[in-house]
Amino acid sequence: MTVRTKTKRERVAAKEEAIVAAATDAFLQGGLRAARMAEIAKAADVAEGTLYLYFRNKEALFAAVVERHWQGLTAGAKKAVGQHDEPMDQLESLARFTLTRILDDWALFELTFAVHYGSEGGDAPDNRRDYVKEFDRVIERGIDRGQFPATVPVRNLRDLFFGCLEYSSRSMLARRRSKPDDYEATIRMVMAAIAGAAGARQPTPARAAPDRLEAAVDRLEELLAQHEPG
Amino acid sequence: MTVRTKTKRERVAAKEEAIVAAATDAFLQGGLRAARMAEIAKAADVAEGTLYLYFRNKEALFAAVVERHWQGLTAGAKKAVGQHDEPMDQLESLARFTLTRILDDWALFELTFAVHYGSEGGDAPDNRRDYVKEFDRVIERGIDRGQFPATVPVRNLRDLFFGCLEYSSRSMLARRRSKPDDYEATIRMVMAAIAGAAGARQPTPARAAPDRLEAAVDRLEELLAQHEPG
DNA sequence: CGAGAGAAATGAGCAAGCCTCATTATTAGT
DNA sequence: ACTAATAATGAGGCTTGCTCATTTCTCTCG
Repeated sequence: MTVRTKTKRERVAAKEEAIVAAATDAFLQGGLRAARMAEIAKAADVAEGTLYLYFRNKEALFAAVVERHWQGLTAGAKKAVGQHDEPMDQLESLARFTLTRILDDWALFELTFAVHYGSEGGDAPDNRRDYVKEFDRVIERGIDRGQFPATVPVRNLRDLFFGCLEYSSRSMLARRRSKPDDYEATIRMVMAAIAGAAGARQPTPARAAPDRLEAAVDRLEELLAQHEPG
Repeated sequence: MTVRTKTKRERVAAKEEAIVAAATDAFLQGGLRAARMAEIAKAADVAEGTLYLYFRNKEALFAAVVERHWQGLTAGAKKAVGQHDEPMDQLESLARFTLTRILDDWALFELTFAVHYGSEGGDAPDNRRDYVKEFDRVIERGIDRGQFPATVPVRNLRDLFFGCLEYSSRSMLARRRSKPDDYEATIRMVMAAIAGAAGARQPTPARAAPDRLEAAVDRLEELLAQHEPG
């Protein structure tokens, strides 16, 4: 045929998309374990064997589902940050976006934690990396503008930010009531914590004797770590 | 026989313990999916069918492993808190204990996230509940002593505390370097954030070394206790 | 002490499900 | 239209969680 609606690559991409979409539905109901490859194949309208032309195994398909979800999240985060100019406004926007999306798609978010198992390869995907990078960008911009001290501990701030948001989501979903109040309280607390910690300066330890003790403890802990597994 | 070394209940409990211990080893290598019931049975020196007399299925055995781990953690947390009198000291001790244990037994801690899947029953176990309750107790005591305002948002503080600690552990393990510095920086940030958000006074510095020593001694005593009976 | 009932443990076999691969269908270039 | 290359199929193999008929152990009572 001289006239074709789609190229081969497009058709392949569309089929891959159909498979991932069907797999997403399947994994959302019961997780990695309960999902059946046969049902995914049927939902995607392909043979079971075809799944293995696109993904090495069930784990790889699962990883693709999660990765796709995080790509969407990252795009949304970029957009949320881009809607503001002031770094603190950008952070609040990012916080609201993060909290909202985790609460809305909790089941999908939770799948993230199940990715690692079974991937016998040594590579660690870490889908969150690109997402949290948005936070770093905002902070760096704040430093450039002189609004944060250059010594601000970005990594620790980032852990505080996302850790608090993720954990708060979990406990908000655990108790199913009073969402709006909790939501605002969480945002307020995260923003206050960031503001406080970003402006605070690091205290200098400056002690001699404790250092010696700590060195000794280091040795002990090292020994413990060695003897613990056996 | 008139003389018996153990009662029936004790023997049953011992066997259950052996099964859980063997299962822990198995699940630590490859997670829920890769562990084989046959190997667990062999390691526990029982027949495969016997496993199902003690646990309904693989998921239930897995849940038991995780629950046992959290019971140990909770006991340790109680002890860490009990070593101090001032609420802020108690919190720092709890923070150090939490961070240390998560970093040490990350693989075991990570299994927590895989519990939910496959448990078709509607009950949510939430092994962390008792653990985080220790935090609440400290805060409540601080309120009673008049060191925190009675309006302090306990739940949000708790989310901040544990969320930051857990997330920090994850990222500290993701990049494998510079543990001691990160460790202290994380503790400092968590305590500062809590102090700021709770409206309390900053903890007196230079307590870091004693706390670390005590945490190390705790670990030593725990290991000794474990190795003594077996 | 011995018998026997009840409890506990066993492991061969079944069923379910992931994955392979020989076979069939489709596509694209000449 | 022919053909080589590529894509798709699905029946079957193989692993593995789990069951249950059978065996082994334990404890009580005559």
